[in-house]
Amino acid sequence: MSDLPDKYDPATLEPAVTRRWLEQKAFAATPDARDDRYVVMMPLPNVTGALHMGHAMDNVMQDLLTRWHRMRGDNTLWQPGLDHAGIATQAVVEKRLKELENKTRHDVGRDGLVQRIHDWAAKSKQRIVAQQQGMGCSCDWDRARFTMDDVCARAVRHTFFKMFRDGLIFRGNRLVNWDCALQTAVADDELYKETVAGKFHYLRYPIVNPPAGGPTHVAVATTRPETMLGDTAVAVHPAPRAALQQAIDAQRQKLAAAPAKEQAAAQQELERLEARMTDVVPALEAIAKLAQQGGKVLLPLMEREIPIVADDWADPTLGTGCVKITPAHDPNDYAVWQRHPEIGAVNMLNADGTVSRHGGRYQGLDRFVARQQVLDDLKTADLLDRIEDRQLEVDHSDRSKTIVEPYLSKQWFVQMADVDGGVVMGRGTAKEFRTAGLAQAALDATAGALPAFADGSPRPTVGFHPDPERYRNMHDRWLAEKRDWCISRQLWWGHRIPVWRGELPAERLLMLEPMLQGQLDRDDVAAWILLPDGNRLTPRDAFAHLKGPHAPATVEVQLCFLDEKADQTIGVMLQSAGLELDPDVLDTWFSSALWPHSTLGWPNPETAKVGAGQPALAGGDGRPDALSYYYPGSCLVTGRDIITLWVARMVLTGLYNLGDVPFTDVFLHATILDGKGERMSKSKGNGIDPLDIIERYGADALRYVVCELQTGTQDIRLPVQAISPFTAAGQRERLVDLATAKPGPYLGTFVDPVAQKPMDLIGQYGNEGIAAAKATSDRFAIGANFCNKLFNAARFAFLNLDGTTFEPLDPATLPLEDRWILSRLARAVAGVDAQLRGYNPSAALQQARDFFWNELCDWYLEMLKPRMKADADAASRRAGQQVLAAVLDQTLRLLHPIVPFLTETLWTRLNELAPQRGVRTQFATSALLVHAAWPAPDEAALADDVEQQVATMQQWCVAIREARASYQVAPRERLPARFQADGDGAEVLRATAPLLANMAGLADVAIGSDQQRTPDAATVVLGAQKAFLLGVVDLDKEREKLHKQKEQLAGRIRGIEGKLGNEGFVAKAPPAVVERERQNLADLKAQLAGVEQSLCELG
RNA sequence: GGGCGAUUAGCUCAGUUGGUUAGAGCGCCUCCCUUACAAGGAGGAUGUCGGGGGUUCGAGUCCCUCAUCGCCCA
Repeated sequence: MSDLPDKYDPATLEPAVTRRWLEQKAFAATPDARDDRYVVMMPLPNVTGALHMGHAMDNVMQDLLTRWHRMRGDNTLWQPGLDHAGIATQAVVEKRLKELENKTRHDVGRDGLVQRIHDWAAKSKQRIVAQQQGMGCSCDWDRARFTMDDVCARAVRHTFFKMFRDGLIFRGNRLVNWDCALQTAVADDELYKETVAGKFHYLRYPIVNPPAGGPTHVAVATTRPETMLGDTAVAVHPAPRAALQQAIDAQRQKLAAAPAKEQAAAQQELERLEARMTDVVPALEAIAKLAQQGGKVLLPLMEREIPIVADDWADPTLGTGCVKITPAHDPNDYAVWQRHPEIGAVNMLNADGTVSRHGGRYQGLDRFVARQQVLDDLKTADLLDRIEDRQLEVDHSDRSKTIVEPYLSKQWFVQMADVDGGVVMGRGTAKEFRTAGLAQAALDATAGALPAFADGSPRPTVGFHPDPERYRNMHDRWLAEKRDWCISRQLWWGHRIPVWRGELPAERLLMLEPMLQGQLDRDDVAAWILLPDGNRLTPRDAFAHLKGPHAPATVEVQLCFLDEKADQTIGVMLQSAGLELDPDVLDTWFSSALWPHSTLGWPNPETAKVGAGQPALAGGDGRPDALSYYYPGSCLVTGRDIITLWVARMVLTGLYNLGDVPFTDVFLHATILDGKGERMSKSKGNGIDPLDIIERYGADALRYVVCELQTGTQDIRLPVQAISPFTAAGQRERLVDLATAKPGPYLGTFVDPVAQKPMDLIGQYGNEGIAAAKATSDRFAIGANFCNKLFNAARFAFLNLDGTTFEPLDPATLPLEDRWILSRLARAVAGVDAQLRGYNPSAALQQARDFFWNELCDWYLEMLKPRMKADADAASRRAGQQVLAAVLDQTLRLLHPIVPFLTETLWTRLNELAPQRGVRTQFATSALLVHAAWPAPDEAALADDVEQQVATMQQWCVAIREARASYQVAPRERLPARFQADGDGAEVLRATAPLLANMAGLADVAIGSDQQRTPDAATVVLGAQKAFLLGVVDLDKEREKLHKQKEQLAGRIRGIEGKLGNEGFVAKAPPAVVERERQNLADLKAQLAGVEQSLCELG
């Protein structure tokens, strides 16, 4: 016999269950003959740090779906794993290196740094897996993958090679966000904006050979004056007068439409624009004319002549009307360069943020030092007009917290736009098809526009939940831009870009031709030759071109091997030929985009090198391999923010590599916010560790509340408190609300307002001497209360289930309360299932909870108690036991995906006490609840009439309890009751009288149309019927109560009469609605008459 | 600047295609330690559905507008 303690104690119960699950490998997934399968690919957490409540939401939602489907009998795989998270992890480890050892990455070298990151990742991985297992995640842990492991690395290599060979990957000169501290490009999503106090500097550039009587200078404004060193043009609007006039007309319209309080501002703006017509436009027109004639200005300090160009980017309504153009350091200027390629671009910065050799005498100065120097020199030259203070929104790097610079650099890209001749997707597979381009393929996947399979069956599509249109729009809008995907990062941590490249003299390459000829047809080598004009040729075409009349002197060679080993074996030779392996690594998203198929062993599960103790991905013994069985998967569960970054990329790489989507459903759950309404995140330091919550409330409580929070698309505020570490021993613990607490000295620290000392909420500042504090939120008490209730209800059942047997029972022969609970159970089962299908965990939980608490506990168990007494009828007791065991069985199954630990524990005990369970037929059981079958609603148990009778009984009960409470009748006192009722009402009362007497504390129940009030009785009115509770004397109170009822009824009657008196309502509302109102009116009038009569009788 | 979304009880949130008296949990008030559960039970109070217009017989729900807040994109 298993022990069940007297009290619910998750801290001892949950670890024991975890141990059982893990020891028995309860979550293992193995390909088999089942056609129904369910595959969830975990959105792989970063190894950077620990999980917070946002991850808890993500993991619990996945586990909910996974356990539900597993119980439904699907072959279910939840694939766990971790992401190496290139920049984030390297930044953390570099920071620690600096803090703890005062070293930079260059001190320890590339291999040394990578080793340290591996060590960090291993620790991080342990912590994350402990968190996930603590939450009860039912992943197949043996299959865990890491984006840097052999299996994933091979998939990355293969994908890169294929894309490179197909010409979809190219190296280009692009403007990127440059982190000068980490010396790498950072993605847009790794930036945050901060408002800083900046300045607007107005500079003057002298015009070369100014026309007589015309302007002598072009004035421009800038916030970053040092970038002028890289100016390659100044721009003016081609038609400044017309453009300004257009703006003035628009402003006039705005003024006419403006509400009163905005009139003044709009008028002022109009006047400002009109003034520019005379103050600014003449000069701009002269400059625009110069631009047409090929005019130039002399770039000060650099003494370089640069052209004046006409371009719309220069806005005559703003500033000086002219702008300096620095293509290498500003995105808008970059765009101008694309429209005027002749102006060129000058990169005036080095990777570390100092001025480059293109910055003349400023070379080597830090950009901020150079800024001041440039300003001083311009002032000396009298070319600095004025300086204005200005608040500026400046991009900062999330990783280094420094200002990022737009920076022109060579980066690798995946071409997302359409390709001439299209792209072959799933090349070499049975699902191969052709599409216009990678982005288009992903768009087609959500639109259902992918071509059918070869056998004519439709190719699966990708749909979003729970708001399909909205989320699909987000996905599609981003993809529709088809912007090239920058995949290179100047880091050491990550998958190194497997391309050998170098500049070679054309002659040298031609000399190598005989040797290379033999290699050109190999399908495991891909090469491109880049000409100085940017054209990209295959080696074959290049050789032809280089022998021709227009052969360039040098070319760039790019070479990629499919097999990683070739880098070693052929590397030395390539190096001697002048090629180098590209030092950059791939964007982390490149490897995570492959996650749904790389984990399963793509490109070849038969040869996938899995780790020790891991199940093979290969097939065997008649079993299919993991990839063919589990791909494509089922559902991706993630947050909204990742739709564009990840979902879209997984879809397109899945289509590209396998010709099929990675999943058909995307479930987007809510974002967890803190008490201030800010998104919980590691980088904000406001994330709380789920283990803190589990320690205090238990994992089931955490899961329960997280499910309850997931209602739809609404993000959730979760006010969080810190448990103050400055509570003296013996004192009651003190909670500090983090929404109002002042932030401490470091990210993730807060000041305890009582102790006035900082506390560390993320457990990272032990070295700095800051006391660690655990987080809590009383919100989770709700879950703990629920579990306590479930525990105790089960305990009550267990106290009465000893000796339970099974025999087929016809529900129709059972007592009313049994028939009622079985009918309600059938509805609850159907309801929970429907809500889960609709991706509404909160509603599913609500239905399960309402059934369990409000029906099973509040009514059925109480109604059953008399039958469980020792002196009760044996047959009735036996039937009651059987029904109770069956209902508990189904309830545990129903609640298992939400609160798996407790239900699993109770299941063991139920198996011992009542191994055979069921009503009409016996249920199949299993040793572990994880593997038990999901309940199916028992249609035959549905009994509307029974439910109706019990509902009426409950109404009586509530009304009588209300009267008892208002007369302060002692709970134990049983009141004699007379029911004045006839017809159906009397019949229902007679059928339910014993139950009612039990539940409402009545004695000597009499029912009949002739029952009369006695002078000492309180009256309870229900519809047209009345109950008199004898021995309750307080006539004043009675009158007061009846008056109140009368007022209420009269009010409602007035409302309905008003409605029915409205001709429009009667004429236009649907007849059913009108009829319902008429019926209501009649009922209410009958009740009112009864109340009035009672009042009369009281005198 | 563009797009998407939100605003309902003290708090956190539900509220299906417009249709009885707008709900839940927590908190609050009264009573009860009735041997499953005080982490509980019984009963109760609490709303100008952000403001203003409109459509409709009827609006928390649809439309317009204003305010505040959030997210995404430039």
